[in-house]
Amino acid sequence: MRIATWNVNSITARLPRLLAWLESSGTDVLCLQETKCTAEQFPTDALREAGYESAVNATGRWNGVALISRVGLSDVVMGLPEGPVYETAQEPRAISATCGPVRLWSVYVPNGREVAHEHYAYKLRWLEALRKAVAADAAGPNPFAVLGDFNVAPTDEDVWDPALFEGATHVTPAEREALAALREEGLSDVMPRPLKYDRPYTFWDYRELRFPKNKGMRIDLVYGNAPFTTAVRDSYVDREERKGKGASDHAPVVVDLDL
DNA sequence: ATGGCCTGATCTTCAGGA
Repeated sequence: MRIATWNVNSITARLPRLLAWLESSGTDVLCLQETKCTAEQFPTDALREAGYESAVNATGRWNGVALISRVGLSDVVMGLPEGPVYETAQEPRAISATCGPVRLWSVYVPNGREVAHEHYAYKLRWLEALRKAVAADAAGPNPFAVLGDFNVAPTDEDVWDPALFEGATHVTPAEREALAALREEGLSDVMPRPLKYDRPYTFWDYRELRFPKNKGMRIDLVYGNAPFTTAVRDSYVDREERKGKGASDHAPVVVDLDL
């Protein structure tokens, strides 16, 4: 089976490209982030016509995650259990479900904005809540993975110019330690192949010709447990989807599994 | 070829993205 994760930066704006990509890629299960819509606005009908069931956690213009599947979608859990509140509410940043043989989470980790910002402390609390929430499944006997926009570059190799990010979010030791804590629960970083150049970046800012210059970051990650990673046959970043008019600023990360 | 921000709402200006 083929699964993928993709921060679409508005599913409404991306719908034509999303439908075309689902068909051309033959993806069975897709984890979506930044849907930027209400649950009512989510294109459930268009996706059903394309053969996919949807599970959606979305509340409006910011954030929003979903799982869509054509191989089954059951036992949906909305949100992050014991997840921290930002300002007044739990934001829609997590959803999990069982899709055929695998249990999957789609997550959109808070950005953090700046290290001194309250959003950064919230980001670290959020990642700790994620660790606790996935620990049992991560150590369990069934294929399990957390996929999404983690908003953390795991190493300096995952940033085109680490010097430029000195003192910035996405690269701090505390954020990287939060990822390490996830791995210590039994999850591994499934490293995708780049389709061009030497690093498998997944995000390139819209500004300053970052994509043509390949000034990117690898922040969209697949963290799988051992039963999951042993089934991985291939993984790659579909940078073709970052090209042209109407692209998201993130490319899909695809994982092929012998499951 | 991959091209100089994009998105949705508070809507002609802004927050948020990272």
